[in-house]
Amino acid sequence: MPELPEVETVANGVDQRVRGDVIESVWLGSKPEPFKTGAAEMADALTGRRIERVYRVGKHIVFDLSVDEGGEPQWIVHLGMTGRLLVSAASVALPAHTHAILRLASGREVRFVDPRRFGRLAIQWRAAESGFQGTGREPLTISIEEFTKLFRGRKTSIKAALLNQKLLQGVGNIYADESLFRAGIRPTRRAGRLTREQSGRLHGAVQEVLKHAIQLGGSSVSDYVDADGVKGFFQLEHRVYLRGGEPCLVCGTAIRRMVLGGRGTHYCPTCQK
DNA sequence: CATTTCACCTGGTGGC
DNA sequence: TGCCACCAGGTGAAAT
Repeated sequence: MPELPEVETVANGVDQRVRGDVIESVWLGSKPEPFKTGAAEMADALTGRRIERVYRVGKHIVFDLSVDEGGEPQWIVHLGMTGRLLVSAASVALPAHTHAILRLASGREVRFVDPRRFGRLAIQWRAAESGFQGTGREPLTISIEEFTKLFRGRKTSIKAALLNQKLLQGVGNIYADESLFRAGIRPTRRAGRLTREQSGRLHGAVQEVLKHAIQLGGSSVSDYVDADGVKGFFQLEHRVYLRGGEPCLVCGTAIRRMVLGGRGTHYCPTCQK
C-alpha cells in the first residue's frame, strides 16, 4: 500500500496524536512475527518511554523515544503492502490482523495492523547524533544534479531504478508510473540513457507528484487509511496507474500495461518516449 | 557488484 | 452462490 505520501500522512497523523504520550505497556502478537527485532527486546525497549516525535524516513515511520541510561531507542515501522498504524481509544474493537499494540498513558493505543504481514517492526538504538537514516536519498530534497547522478551508468530500466530504495527512498509502484508519465518517459528506458533534459523533467515530476499526493492525503487504492482511518484522494489524480486499456487523458491512446521487474507497469505509448 | 526473479502472505475482484 | 485464477501500495534472498 504505502509509498512516501501515504507514509508521510500516517506519520504526521500519528505524531499529532501521540507526541508526548508515554508507553505504559506493549503487546506483541505471536506466531509468524513481523519483527526484525525480537519481541522481548522490543517490548523492553518501548515500555516506559515517552514518544518524543514521529516522522517519516523513506517508507519508514520513525518514533523517537525518550533517553535513559540504557540508551536512546527509535521504533521503526515499515507498513509493507497492507500495514496500517492506527491510534484508537482502547475501547474500540481490535481489527483483525492486529500484530502490535502500544498502550499509552492517555488511554489511547497505537495499533499495528497488517493482513499480509509484509510489514516490519524494529528497534534501532540511536548512535551518536545520526539516528535512522534509511537506505537511500530523499526524493523531496535531492537536487537535480544528485538525482541525475543516481542513474548514471545504470543498465536497468528507469522504472526499476526509481523503485530501488538504495537510490531513492520512498518512491513505489504508483508514483514511479505516475512520475514517468508526467515526465513523458517510457518505464523501459535504460536509466543510464536518460538525457539531461529528461532527467531534469523526471526530477521535477517526482517531486511534484509526491507533494501533490501528500496534500491529498495519499492514494487509497483498496484499503489504505491514515491514523484516523480516513482515506486519501490522490487515486483520483492517477493518470496511468491501474488504467490499462483506458484512454490516455492527454491523447486518447489506450494505456498499456506490462510487467517490469515483476511489477505491473502502466504507460501511454504515445506520450512516453 | 548490478540486475533479475521469486517467495513471502491475505484478500478482493471478475470470469465462468 | 461457488470456485478459481489473477492481481495488489514492498522487500530481501537467491540466482544469474
